[in-house]
Amino acid sequence: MGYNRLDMSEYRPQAIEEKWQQRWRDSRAFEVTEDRARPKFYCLEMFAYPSGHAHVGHVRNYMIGDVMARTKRMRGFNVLHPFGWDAFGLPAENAAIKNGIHPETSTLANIAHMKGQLQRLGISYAWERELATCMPDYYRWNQWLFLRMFERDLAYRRRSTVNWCSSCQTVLANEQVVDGGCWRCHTLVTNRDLEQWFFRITHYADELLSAIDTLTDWPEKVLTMQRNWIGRSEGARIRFPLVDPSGTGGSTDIEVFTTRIDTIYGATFVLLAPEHALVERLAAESADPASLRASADRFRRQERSARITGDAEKEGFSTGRFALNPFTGEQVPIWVANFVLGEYGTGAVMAVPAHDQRDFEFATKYRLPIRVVIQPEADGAQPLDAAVLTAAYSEPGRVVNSGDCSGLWSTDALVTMAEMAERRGIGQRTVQFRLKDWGVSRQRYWGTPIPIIHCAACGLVPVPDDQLPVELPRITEFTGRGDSPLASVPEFVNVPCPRCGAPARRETDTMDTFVDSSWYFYRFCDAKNSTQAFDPATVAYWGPVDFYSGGVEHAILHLIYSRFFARVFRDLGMVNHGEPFARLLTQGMVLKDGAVMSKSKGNVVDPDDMIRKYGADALRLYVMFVAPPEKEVEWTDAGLEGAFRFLMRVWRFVQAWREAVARASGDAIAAGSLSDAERALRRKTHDTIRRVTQDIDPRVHLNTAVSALMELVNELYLFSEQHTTAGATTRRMEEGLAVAGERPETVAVLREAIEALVLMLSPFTPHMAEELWEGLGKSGGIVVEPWPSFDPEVARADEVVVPVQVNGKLRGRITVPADCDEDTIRAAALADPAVAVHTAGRTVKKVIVAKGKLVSIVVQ
RNA sequence: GCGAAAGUGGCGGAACUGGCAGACGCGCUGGACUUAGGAUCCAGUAGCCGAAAGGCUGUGGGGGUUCAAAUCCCCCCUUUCGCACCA
Repeated sequence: MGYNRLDMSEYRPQAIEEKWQQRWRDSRAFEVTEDRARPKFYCLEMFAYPSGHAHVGHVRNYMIGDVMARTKRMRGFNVLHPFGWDAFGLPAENAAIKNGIHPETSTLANIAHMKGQLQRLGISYAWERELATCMPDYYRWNQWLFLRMFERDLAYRRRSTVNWCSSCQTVLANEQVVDGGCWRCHTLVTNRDLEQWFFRITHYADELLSAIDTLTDWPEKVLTMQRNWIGRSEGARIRFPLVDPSGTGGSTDIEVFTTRIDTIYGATFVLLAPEHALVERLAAESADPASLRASADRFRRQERSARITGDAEKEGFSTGRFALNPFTGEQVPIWVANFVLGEYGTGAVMAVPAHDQRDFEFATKYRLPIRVVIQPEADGAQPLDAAVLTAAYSEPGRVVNSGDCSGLWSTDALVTMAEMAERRGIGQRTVQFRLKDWGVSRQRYWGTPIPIIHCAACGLVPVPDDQLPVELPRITEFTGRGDSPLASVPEFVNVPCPRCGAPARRETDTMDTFVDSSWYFYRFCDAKNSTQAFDPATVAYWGPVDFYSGGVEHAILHLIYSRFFARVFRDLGMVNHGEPFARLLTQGMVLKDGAVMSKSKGNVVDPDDMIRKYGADALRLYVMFVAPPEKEVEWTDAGLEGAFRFLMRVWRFVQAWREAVARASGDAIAAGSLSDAERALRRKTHDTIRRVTQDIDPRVHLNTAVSALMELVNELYLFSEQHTTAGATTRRMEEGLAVAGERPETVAVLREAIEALVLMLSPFTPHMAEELWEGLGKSGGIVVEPWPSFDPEVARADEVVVPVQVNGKLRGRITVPADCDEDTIRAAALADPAVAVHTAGRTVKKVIVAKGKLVSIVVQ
């Protein structure tokens, strides 16, 4: 066959990919140890929930990290790039309830499958450090940390109203309630009173907020979301004494939280949340307890569902009782209102209808008094009149009708009146956070057992460290009932109290899986440690994570919890930094038919299908090229074909020149005198090195890095066609043309270009790059090869083309020496015939020379 | 409602500090090579006028700053995302 030679050199990705993956595995190419002589780079992608199958959205995230890791490695960094599994969680348990397969069985099977998928992509993971959070050698450290937090009062137990998902039959953290529904199944969330374990994240609320300013390499969007979530507001707590109906002085106060104490003279009633503790007492003391209780009950139930429909009508009822406004000394009515939140502030507010829109609506509806205490002073502002007010005025202004404070500017009154309250002992300034303590109890099986024993005599007794881990018992039946499944395992529950030896009961709740994911990045540094969670010295070397990428859906949950845990570990003396992730990249999702890929929608693109068709390298290249990493993209098969075509183009070109280039001497460039075309090709090569290097790091514009490589390949084809004796690449291959006739200089510049191309391609398409590199006669593999270096001398053009504008319009282009001075450029621009046409007969008023960029001529 | 980000060819996108708008790719059109081409190579591809040279218009809309604006400022429109009675 005449086409034998072409067949021999055809690009067959599958065989190549298997070969190199095997070599990397055999040589443990991506395992690392601490090496203080080299700068470290900790590159991490958010570990995976083993749902069963990876889709191309996963692929995109892992590729971003792999390009960074591989590039950094070539640039001399000691790169830690690990991977693992967020293996506990509800779906596995739900599946068990449905089909009877034990969560451990399905989880391990899913991990095995997904691991295979990822390995077929050739990601440069240090697989030796792989971890799965469902393994006792991982979760025992969750338990260890829980106990340290318990000792420090950072983990505590209290009865509380919790978010309850009736479908998942479990408690949800506030962060897991989305639009009033369960974040996972969207079922309407209801309330339930349970004894729950909490982590005191609010202890770090101020620091978690203020340190956001130090996260300069995080997306602004994520920082804003975290700021809002923590929600700090400065204000005051003020006590309104409850007026006893019998007239005798009661000792009860209603404490309200306000950020607008400057309006307190306008507080004409007090509002309680339906959940407020006083509501039950006032009901009991009222004439008709049953009716008040029923109304409060109705509000409590309404609360959650109202959020979904958006704005529930503001409703309330009077308790028939009064409180004393401590500033005015007036008796003000106490109402219960559905829009007052029990869990924020004190669960009670002073209502100032003239200056708060919600209070205004409420007062209008129920004909409660409205009193203006702030007057606007803007130009042309009409004085407010309570009788004709149509909306609350909530801007700053002049304080009026407010005793000694009248006449103050409202923002000053904020301070003055708070001080007055403190002096009089009726309140104090406080900072209130929206962030609440993290409820970590889950009444589920597939999670970390909480290492606490309940003893009738001793109370809450921690499991001694030397008895960790408390292993999950193997249970065989999954019913999905509301109680913790662990409660049905007597040999697990019934234990002697570690302190007094009396019969006691184990805690049967398990931990929220977000506990697992809040510190796994430390475990990766020292994944096999069997005596501690990690060696602090090792984490001191690797930490913090330098580059972290994952979905924006973790902007608050995982990323706040991890920042919290970093501080807990810091205060335990185990890490020396506060922020665990120096740089964060939130990658955009990959959509198919405009929707997120999911099994139920049937629009999942399986990477294995793509690998079978085009190879892993084409898939990798495509997902990097299609758009900037942060952007959402729509999957198209045509785009993947384009990436594959490009790789074939590279492959053919390198094959065509392989032998000639492998034999070439590197001296030819230095010794010989280059033709213009050869110099231009060198320039393109070095300019491409510069662009690709910067595009990858620090810019992480991986799509433009790829396009720069495509440009270089286009240039190489043109050069081969026009400036070599062999001519067109295809013919050269088909006819098996000899290479002997080529100028040594030509081969030398081609060699430089091809080598740089293959090296720079290697983070994107590592298998093909390795294969080509080997074909070029190189040994040792690209993974140990240094990144090509850019020579600004070579990249600099001798001549540059400078566009010339006349009155802002492009009129000509001049070619001048690159080191030309301004006067010469100006003269050349004015002399250019195309420019002269537009300046003829006019006065040149101004000539601006933007060095190396453009000449701008202003004429009149 | 509040907050954030973004609007560029038929499509994905590029344009780094204000300096040639549309790189690179997809798609489309034409040509070469071919028994054939859905392979490959070459060329063209924002709109309008023009045979061409060239000219005019153009980065959601309107205004402004500047020699020069996709980029900076003001107003408006649209989309996406986040928060959503937080007192």
